[in-house]
Amino acid sequence: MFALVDCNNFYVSCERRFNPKLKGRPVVVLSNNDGCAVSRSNEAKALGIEMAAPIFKFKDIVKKHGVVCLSSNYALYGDISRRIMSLFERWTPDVEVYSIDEAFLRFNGKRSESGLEQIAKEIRSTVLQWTGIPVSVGMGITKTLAKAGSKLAKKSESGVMVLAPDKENASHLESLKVEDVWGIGRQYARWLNNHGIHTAIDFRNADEQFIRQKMTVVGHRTLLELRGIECITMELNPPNKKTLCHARSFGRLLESKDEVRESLALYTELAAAKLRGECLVAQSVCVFLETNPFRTQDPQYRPSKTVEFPVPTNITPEILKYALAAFDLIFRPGYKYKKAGILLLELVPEDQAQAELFDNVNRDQANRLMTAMDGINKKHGRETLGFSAGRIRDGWQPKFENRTANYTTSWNGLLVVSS
DNA sequence: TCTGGGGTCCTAGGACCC
DNA sequence: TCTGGGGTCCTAGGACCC
Repeated sequence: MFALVDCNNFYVSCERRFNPKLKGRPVVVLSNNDGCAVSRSNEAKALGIEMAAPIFKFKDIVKKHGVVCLSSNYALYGDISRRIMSLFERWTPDVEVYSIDEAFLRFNGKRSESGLEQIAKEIRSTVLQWTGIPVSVGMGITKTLAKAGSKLAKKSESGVMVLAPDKENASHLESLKVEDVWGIGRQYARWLNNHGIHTAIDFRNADEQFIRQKMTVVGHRTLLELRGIECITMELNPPNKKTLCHARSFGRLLESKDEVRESLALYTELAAAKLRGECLVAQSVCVFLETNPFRTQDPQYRPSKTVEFPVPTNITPEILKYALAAFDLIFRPGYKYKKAGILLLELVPEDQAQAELFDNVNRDQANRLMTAMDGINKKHGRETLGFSAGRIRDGWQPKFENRTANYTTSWNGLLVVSS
């Protein structure tokens, strides 16, 4: 039996945990650069603010109803997430952290429906009491059914939904729209609707070959999982990443080469630090720039350039050298740039990297320097010590106009309680 | 005025190998 | 006139997830 535990309106719930005045009010948390609504309280959903919608489109509603718009605070959400995830081992050792606000749990052995429901309720009440975050719990004999259960749980009074192992569950699956099935996105949902498939039960009963032809083996698996045939297994040891990306929109449109170059240098530094944090090295790097596609009156340019490293590396100055060389090749004046980014590609574990006979970089020395830098930045904040290429000017940073404090990860952010 | 960021997987088709 | 069979690797594009 699988359970899927999903935090309700996670980012908003984290903010409310530290600011009780937000309870009962419409609240949204915005994406980077204060662009889109990525988490909404139930009150904000009720006002019609859509998921991932640019918030300026709702400025009238925001004003009229006093919607609280907060910048995202990933240091806070990441820390709360870790605390929640660490609780699940109380119920089972088989835990897969699926995203910042979701985890799969697996329960072996036979249990009755009421026994399962008891566990689900216990998980819910414990997480709420110990962390202050409300969660929904869905259960089923496959991951896809557990996911379906959690969708249905959100609408239920108890916040839990068990799709019993020995039952058809047809009535439950009938009330789930096909686009709410895990693995079915907008494109497939539209196509399925056109073929008369509207609910999870329609999809479950559809012809396997017909589905496979259009939706490939992936869609076929989803169908079988809804029928209770396990095709998607638990990932108890998360596989290493294959790519790593750091990209940001700018706080304003940039035209000067120096400014775009500086942003890219900083993103490169941060990406390299992430890479070292995961004990990986990259074999190549891709640099890309973007103009603003929504400004159709402006000329558009979206170049990218990939270069191979002579030796797999995670050393910042070495990566910077190649990334900035790639940048110099693709940058063209005369455009208004909105975004820049770097992808580190073909990642492999540090200790499995292929060495190069004619390597002329002193890697021991460079690695010691990186370890020292990472240590200092870990202790005093991630931008304490860095390379000058990314830190000369300041005017291009993304907007975070209404960001709350790092209540749980920084002494300066500690909540002050006054009488 | 204002539109996020980070990932994965699958397939088809072409190049190339023996 | 008749023109094999089996395989790998790479890339672009499209779908999905949060």
